[in-house]
Amino acid sequence: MKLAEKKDTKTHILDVAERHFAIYGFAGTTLRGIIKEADVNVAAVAYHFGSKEDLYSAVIERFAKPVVEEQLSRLRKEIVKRNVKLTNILTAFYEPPIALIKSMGKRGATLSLFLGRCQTEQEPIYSMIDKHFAPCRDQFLLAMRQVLPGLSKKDYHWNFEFMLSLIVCFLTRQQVISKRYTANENWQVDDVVSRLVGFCTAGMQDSK
Amino acid sequence: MKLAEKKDTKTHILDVAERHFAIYGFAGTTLRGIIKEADVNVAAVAYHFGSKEDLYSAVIERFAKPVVEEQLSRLRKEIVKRNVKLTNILTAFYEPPIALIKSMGKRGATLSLFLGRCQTEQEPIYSMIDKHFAPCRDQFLLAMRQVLPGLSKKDYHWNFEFMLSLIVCFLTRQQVISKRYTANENWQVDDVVSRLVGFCTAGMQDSK
DNA sequence: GTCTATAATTCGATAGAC
DNA sequence: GTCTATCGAATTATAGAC
Repeated sequence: MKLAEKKDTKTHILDVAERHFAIYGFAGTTLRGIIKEADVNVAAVAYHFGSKEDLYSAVIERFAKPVVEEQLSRLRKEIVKRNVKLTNILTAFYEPPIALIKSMGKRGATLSLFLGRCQTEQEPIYSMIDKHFAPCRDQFLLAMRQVLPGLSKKDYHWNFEFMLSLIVCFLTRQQVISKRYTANENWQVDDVVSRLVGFCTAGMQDSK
Repeated sequence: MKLAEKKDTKTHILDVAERHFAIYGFAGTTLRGIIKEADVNVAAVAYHFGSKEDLYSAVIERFAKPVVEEQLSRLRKEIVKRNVKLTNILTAFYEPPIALIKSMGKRGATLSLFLGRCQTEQEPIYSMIDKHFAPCRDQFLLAMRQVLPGLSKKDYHWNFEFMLSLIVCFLTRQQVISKRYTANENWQVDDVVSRLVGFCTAGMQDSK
């Protein structure tokens, strides 16, 4: 907020809350910490969002909605093709969140941490998170079964879990790794996506 | 604690604290919650451990020490061989924590969650955790470079991060997945290790 | 070693003026 | 919509008796 001031208060609180929840988790975040940094009154949070849980819900929804919609859109375009390929399905899954995060600059880095945090939140926060991602996840799980015949049900699910863990790994470790070995934080969407898709495709198809 | 009562108070507190830190994280864990479940006095924690951070430090040390020692011992036996293989190095890394967790039954399940939690803790807890795992991690990183010639420095590190994320994924998701598709929580160490090693070996060697 | 009692903070939430 | 003021609860940590 330098010039062009006047992002409305509600959005401003949302931005600060997003970063706090990402860094400290739900339990470790305090409303006082948020309002102090956002330089708003404590009652403003209650007025615009309600409780601390309601605020978290608003944060997760703003993040998850565009990602999930883009993933499903991309998936639909793939599964109508005659020869559906694992590589394309993986790309449809990996690219939307990575591209979104890349396009958002500093806020993208915050969202990366946030997604990592989502993996270890407990009830009732976990259900709140899962509600936003589960339908999309199930669609991809279904699609993957079509391109990976011959695997047991158990194998499907473990491969799928590994696929999920890889993107979480990238998003949460990206800043550390990039900075450690390239002296800056630059990375390209295509590089990252192909790295993830490559590792995952090989792991799913060529293991044993 | 049924018969054979009298685990000493210090160990008892440690056991309960381990589970609380695993489930709720450092910030989400309260000393009151621990002492209530352990049925000890609040002053007992201060007497035996000191502060909340000191208690966490005791928990992480008890868990990490035997795992890291076994991993390094296994690694040393591998790297003196004439033909070091990636598969063997990965097995040396994956098997000790998985075998330990399997052998510990219910407490092993708790330790799995705990390791997942470690991935998202913040300072000063993160440094406390990293201090215990970093030396071992660096040894494996070094060994892997010998068996993966031709990869860039950046590729090494990303592959290594993926390798780490896979075991964290397994440990934290194991209960959910196993229960969902086998109606029980049984799993065999060899099965899991070969699954992880297979996926990771393929991802590292056959990608692109 | 174990306990009670409590100090000193900090938290989430809300009432009510403007 | 925004603010001040504050309540009630929960937290870590400690002092001191036994």
